[in-house]
Amino acid sequence: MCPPSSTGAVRGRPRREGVSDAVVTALVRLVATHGYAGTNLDAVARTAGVAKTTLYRRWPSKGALAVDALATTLGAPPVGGVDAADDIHRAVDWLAQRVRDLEVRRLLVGLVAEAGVDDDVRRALRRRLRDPVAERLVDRWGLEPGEVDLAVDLVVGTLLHRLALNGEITAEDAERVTRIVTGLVDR
Amino acid sequence: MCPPSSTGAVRGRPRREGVSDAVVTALVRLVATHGYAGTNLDAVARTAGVAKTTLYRRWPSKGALAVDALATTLGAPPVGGVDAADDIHRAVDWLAQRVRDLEVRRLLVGLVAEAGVDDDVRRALRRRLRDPVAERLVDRWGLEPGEVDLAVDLVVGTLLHRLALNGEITAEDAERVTRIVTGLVDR
Amino acid sequence: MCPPSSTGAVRGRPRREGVSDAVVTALVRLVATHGYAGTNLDAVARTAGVAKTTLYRRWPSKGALAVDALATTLGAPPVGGVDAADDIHRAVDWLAQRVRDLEVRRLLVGLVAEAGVDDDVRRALRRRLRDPVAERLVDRWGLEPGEVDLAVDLVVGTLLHRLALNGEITAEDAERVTRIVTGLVDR
Amino acid sequence: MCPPSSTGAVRGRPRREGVSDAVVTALVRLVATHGYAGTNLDAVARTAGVAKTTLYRRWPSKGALAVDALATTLGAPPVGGVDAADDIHRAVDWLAQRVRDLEVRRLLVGLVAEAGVDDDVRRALRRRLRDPVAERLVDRWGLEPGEVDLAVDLVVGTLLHRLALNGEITAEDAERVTRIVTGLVDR
DNA sequence: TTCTAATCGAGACGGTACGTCGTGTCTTCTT
DNA sequence: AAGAAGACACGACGTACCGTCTCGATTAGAA
Repeated sequence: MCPPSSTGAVRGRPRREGVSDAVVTALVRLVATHGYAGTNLDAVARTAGVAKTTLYRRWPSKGALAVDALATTLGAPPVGGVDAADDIHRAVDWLAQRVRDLEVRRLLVGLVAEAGVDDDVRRALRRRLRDPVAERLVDRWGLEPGEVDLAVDLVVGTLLHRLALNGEITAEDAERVTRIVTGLVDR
Repeated sequence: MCPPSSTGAVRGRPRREGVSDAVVTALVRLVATHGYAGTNLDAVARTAGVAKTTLYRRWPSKGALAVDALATTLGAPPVGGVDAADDIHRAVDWLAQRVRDLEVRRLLVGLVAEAGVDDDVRRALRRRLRDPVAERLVDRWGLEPGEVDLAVDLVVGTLLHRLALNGEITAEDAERVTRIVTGLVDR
Repeated sequence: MCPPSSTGAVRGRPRREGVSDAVVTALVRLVATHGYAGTNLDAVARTAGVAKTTLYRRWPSKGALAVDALATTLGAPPVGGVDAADDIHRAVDWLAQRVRDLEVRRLLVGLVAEAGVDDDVRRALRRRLRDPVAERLVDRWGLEPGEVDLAVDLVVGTLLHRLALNGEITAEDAERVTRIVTGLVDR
Repeated sequence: MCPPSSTGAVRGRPRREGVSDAVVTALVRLVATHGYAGTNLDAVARTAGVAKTTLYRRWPSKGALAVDALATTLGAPPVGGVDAADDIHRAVDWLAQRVRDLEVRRLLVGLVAEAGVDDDVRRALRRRLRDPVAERLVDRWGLEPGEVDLAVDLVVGTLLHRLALNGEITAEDAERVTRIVTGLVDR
């Protein structure tokens, strides 16, 4: 979560502990309150009790920091389904649940938007969000990569778009999406 | 498409004709070139040969103007399917096709992002994009509104998210999504 | 005070009576409240219950209107001194008194400033303010024009500058200026 | 002349040297060319090779910057007269001379106008222009403060008003004003 | 009575400046 | 090195005001 120093060197003053956590926490809270675009890094630094310099030393941009924060807040997907269908079910449920958290929601919507503009954010988002889930399904259950990719996009995209246009998402919606995706991938 | 004057009566100097069209055209072109975030209203006004004040007189914000522009560029969904499945097929194909247009893509991605920040944009986007398609399927074929809503969000959301994360969308993707949605709605 | 129609013609709809008065009154009041620069013609028109078009049909610019308003508010200098010294005394007293009126003060300060930028205003101000007083002293008492001009500028300039820097002017100040000018012009 | 940083301590990046000078120089030149009202801060910043934000970080408004610029351009009044009359003579001559400089003239006229609107400008103008001259005459020659204040206003006000209404000022005018003021203050 | 011309209300329009905000970089001193 | 503090460049934002314009609707005297 906390990005390593650019040089692996142990020379010089070590990074103060807890700083990255404080920054991520501050950003998550501010984004939940004012939205992604409405959150500026000066405020994040001030809230975290840290100088802006420190912030830019650890992350290259607002987007990179936010991706990090999203990954932290989102947590890891569940593991240990008994078969592919079960795994998919768990993953979709977990995602639908997490997305109903305001913090996750605001971050995710803001970042997907940013991904449309900033290529770095797009790559980071893909690597940190889609790939972990997809790789697991491919490696463990031998599902076809193309299908899985589409399935993930279908889940995330649908839920997100629903949020963007409705501002809300119901348990029933999540259930439906689960069914669709299970049917799609699991033959 | 062109926003109406505040008063319905024809008092005062009438709005110059063609101005709204010129502005929308300019915005669409600039967004296609520089992206949504990279397009500023000064440039839009200059390109349209119009003063910035005029622009702000007709639309309250960049987002509202862009929603208008998107609706114009997107055009109307196809009509005249022989049954519900056919209608859905046509609608999804049309949407997938339109979304592959750079202009539509850039506008749509930018606006969905904006919808996460600006409630007015969210409402406008919903009213101008989802409702027309959904209403048709509900009114004409008697489909269940909740199902249709989800279906539309699934199509748009999936395609959009795919665009955001991949930067591309293939004909095969569109075909798959069509199949899923047809199966979903058409019992 | 009320400017005549551009053409002397009697054809067409006659100007509505009382309009110019209402406009001048509105401007004087607004300038007294918000200062010259802080007063905009839209507000003047609205306050006077008149369209901006009407206003610009009667006066060519904000400055011209304000000069008119100043002349109206200022009124005519006193006449009928028994000798030159008496005339001067009366004129200075009158001016000092009028300048202590907030309305006159704000207008005058604003207009002298405008005169530094706008040549039309400068000429108008000169013709409407200085020339009447000066001509009288020259024509009636045979004073030397150059001296009188300087004397008028000295009175107005001193009082105005004092106002500009102090925001106030005392009766004693006026008395002193009177003495200086009387001694200056009356040999 | 150059406004101090907000904190007295030397924390953070120090202000770039020469920036304030460059800005003042740019403003003086532009005001001399286009007048006070015709000079905009974008152009000042561009001419000085500086960002507009930097400019607003150092001065709170156009007026404050202009007061600074005026003080710099005006320079210090002459010192070292053999008696009060001599000092006054020198001061008036100096002022009349400086005022004939286009740069000083334009700035002064514009600022006195601004003083009528902006109280901060009024106070600054008073402190930076009148007080230095007045204090010297009071402290050194024991002249009565009230008299001196009026005398200064008389000189500046008369010359300025003359400029505003005539657009010019002659050597003879300056000589006359000198005589009046000398007689006024020097008993 | 019809024609003609000026006036009024309402508001759109072009142009220009304003002051503010946010990102990411840079510079200095301190730890 | 890392951190705190804050200056800086750049670029966009939305607003305000001036003076011009274009309408439809009046309102008179002239034909």
